[in-house]
Amino acid sequence: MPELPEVEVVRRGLVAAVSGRRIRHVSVLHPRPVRRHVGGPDDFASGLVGRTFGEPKRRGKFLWLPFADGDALIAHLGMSGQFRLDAAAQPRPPQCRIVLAFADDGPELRFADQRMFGGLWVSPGGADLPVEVAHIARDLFDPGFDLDATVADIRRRRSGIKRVLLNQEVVSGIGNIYADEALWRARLHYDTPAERLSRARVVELLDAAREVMTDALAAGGTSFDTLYVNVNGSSGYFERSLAAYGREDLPCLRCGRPIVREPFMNRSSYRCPSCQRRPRAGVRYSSHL
DNA sequence: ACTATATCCTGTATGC
DNA sequence: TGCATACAGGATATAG
Repeated sequence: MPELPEVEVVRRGLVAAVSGRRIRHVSVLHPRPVRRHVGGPDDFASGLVGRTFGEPKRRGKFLWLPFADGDALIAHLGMSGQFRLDAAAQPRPPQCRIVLAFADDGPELRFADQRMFGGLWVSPGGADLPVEVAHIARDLFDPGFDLDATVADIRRRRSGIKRVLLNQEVVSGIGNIYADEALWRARLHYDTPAERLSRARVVELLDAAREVMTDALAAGGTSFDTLYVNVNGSSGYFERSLAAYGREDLPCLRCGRPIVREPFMNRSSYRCPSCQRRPRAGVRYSSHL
């Protein structure tokens, strides 16, 4: 379940692993992860040969690796995508979908993806900002992130605040885990109407999201299993720092009441039933707590 | 124009 | 032991 911190860990790994390296050969072992490549698997593979990677970029949960000619390789990890750097002699796991070998005969770059919600494809002219990524809002760590505009956008949405947080066209990089953590830190129920939040309350929430993702990044990301790993194959340590997500029946770290899990958008939401009360009709949510 | 929902996918865990 | 079901949840096409 890679979200912004996990994707950023992977990006940093790729900076060290592939920047400046020239592709010698590409193998597509499963067509699904290249489904978004316009020319199909064969064109994907042949079109990459001979190109040299620049410095990998990220917006929200999207990655792209620019080439000198102005094109870019886009990568999205989806639910279970992983990049691994391995010697060619290393056995490939069954989830390995795409392999890039390099002209320097160093370790090859492998894209593994169990559930195959993720993928790789070439974006013509996408080196600066791929058109496939342009509709994604800037994330909380983007130097160009506009706090006032984002707060205003959030407050005019007619939806519950968690739905808005998960909308990558409003603010990107936040997924189910960090949405629940930010809402817990801000003491908000996921169904609180976004339009009933004061400006200051929304700023508090975004601050909480930025802080929890900063902490997670410092810990190398969150992982519950082997589905999320960095390019070296190791997992992050942030799971132990989560206050809400995955903590059903465990005591709230503020008040001790057991955390509850509730169905939400075909997934789960975790919250403290005391600190994060269900909103009542007409109540407005301002700061000064 | 905006919001909500169905869909894709596979490995693991759980219930009967 | 086996079979069925639930669950994990990114982004997006489509329905409302």
